[in-house]
Amino acid sequence: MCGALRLSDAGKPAVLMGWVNRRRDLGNLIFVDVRDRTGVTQVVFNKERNPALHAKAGELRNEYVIAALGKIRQRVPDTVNKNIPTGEVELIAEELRILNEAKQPPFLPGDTVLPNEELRLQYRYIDLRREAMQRNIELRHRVAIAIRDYLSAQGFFEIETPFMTRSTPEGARDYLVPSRVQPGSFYALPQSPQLFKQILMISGFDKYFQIVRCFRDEDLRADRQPEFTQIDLEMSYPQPERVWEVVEGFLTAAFKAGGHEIKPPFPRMSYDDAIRQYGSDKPDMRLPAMTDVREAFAPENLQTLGVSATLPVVAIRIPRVGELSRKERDDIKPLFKAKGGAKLFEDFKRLEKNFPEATSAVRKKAGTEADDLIVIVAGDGKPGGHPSEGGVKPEVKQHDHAVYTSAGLLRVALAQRYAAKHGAFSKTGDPGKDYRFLWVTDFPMFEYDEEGQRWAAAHHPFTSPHERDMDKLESDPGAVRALAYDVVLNGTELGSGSIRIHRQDIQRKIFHALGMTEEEARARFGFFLEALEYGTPPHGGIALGLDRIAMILAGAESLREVIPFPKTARAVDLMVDAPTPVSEAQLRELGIQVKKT
RNA sequence: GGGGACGUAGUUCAGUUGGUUAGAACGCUGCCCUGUCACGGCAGAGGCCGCGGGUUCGAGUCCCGUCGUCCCCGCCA
Repeated sequence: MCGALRLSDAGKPAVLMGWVNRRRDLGNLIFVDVRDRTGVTQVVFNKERNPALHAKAGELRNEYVIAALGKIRQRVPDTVNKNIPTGEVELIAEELRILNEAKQPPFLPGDTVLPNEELRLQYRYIDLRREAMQRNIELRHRVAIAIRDYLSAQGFFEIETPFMTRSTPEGARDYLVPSRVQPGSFYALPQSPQLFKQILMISGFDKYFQIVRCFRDEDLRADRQPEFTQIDLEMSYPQPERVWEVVEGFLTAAFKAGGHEIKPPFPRMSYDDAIRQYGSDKPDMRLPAMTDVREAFAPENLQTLGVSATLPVVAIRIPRVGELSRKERDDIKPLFKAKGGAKLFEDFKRLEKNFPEATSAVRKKAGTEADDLIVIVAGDGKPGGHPSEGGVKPEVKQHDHAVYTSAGLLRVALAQRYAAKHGAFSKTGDPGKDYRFLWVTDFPMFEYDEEGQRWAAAHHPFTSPHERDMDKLESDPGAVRALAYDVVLNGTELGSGSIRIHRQDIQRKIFHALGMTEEEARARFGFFLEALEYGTPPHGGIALGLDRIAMILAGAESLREVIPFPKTARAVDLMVDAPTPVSEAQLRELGIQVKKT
């Protein structure tokens, strides 16, 4: 292989097959770098040695596929290339075969500047030849293998589940597949193998996993593709801690495959604490937590500032930002997206001038350093700014929640803006600092859907509530906590799971709390409710995004860098040009008519 | 569905207040060159300025629309 040759190979005959990466024609001497998956090696053609061969080498162009036969030779000392691993040797060509010519490609794998992404996606086969992409795809392979090996060694079976399955209109939109045999009926591509893996528990396969494609017809983001790969697993009779242990195990193996030694167990934090301290259910632990500093202010202070005396007053601290100009402070304002009645105070200096005692108490409480950026987010104190909470008393109340999450979003936005100053996002080489994992636990069971005026499942409707909250299912759904957990890395949700409901009567209650009638539940999940009645063991599991793990390990900003054939923001594959209209005949066969607009 | 950025040579980009023949670098083609490695030198080819309309004596530049790519909000149990 092109990248494998070393000094110890000197004197050996060799055949190099690969692409012409670069050609340097010095006249009577031609150098050709031959590239394959493993790297590049220089091949030398000398007119003096072999005029016919040298002439043939003159015909070579970029991206021709060739076989070069010859002998490996140690380079003389002052011609060694220290920049590449094979730089101490070269192949002295004795024979050259042009296996295939190449049109001039729109860009070259060896180019130093990348073309725009549209072109990269259209000519993905050329883009994938680039060393960085080869490395990312290899990394992804190694990570997947490490996870398979680990789970298999732990007694998990990898079991396939159908891609053509039943549409369940909870959650994301389904991709539909029309049935030819039953016109007017559709399969759905799975958003996840959720029900199948629970059925597998009912079937006695007490440890299941699958590295499996999932499909969701929702709008895309840099970290969201319509088809993506999950590491899906489920086990019978687990405590949440047992699931976490398994995940920590395979993530350790995966990160080792990516060259990083991480150390489980990961810290754990309840959802409520995450909201209070970070204003997010996926806290980035690389930066300091927020602090509620309401107590630092006297009630009169709060009133003067027009701030609610009952809602939290949150201090956000970003280290090492230093002094900000008036303009820089103004630039902060648009980063703040107020939810509910949240208010921003971005000029801490002014607060210090007007409220010296309160602000010094804030500094003390938040543990600030001199060059920290401090901003305050508080609840609007206008009368009627926030209606009463009524009888509903979740642990973090709705309007508190709005202040915390507004602050949390600002914290992340500020951290991104001043990343160069605080340096918390730059890699140190210490996996304990670079990769801050976290378990977020005890999620709320339900979220109130303002639009639909009803309670909706926060995770999914098969999640088990906490035993202690069972009696609140009807009376106070907002206060019910679920046995649901997320694994979070550096502010990114890597995976989400739960202990499931294994009793049909409780499952029924949940559907009821979600406002689903008995008939609706039967119509949608009848097969599953029935299965629950035939001796279902307690079970639980989790699913993690393989693409996101690969992305983080590759240090990439987009999933597209670790997916060989990704789709654009409009869910289009630019290489194959999909989706496309289909013929009338195909539609007719499926009993489908397309409405012209 | 909404907001923002971008679209000029094969590629990456520049293009002033609207004004003569739209430039650079890399790549490409030809010639020269025996130790280069992002080789070097000389010469050359290459443009529907995304597309459509408008304003103007005159549009790459201004206006409207449209298409495409990217980022964000909504959405993603």
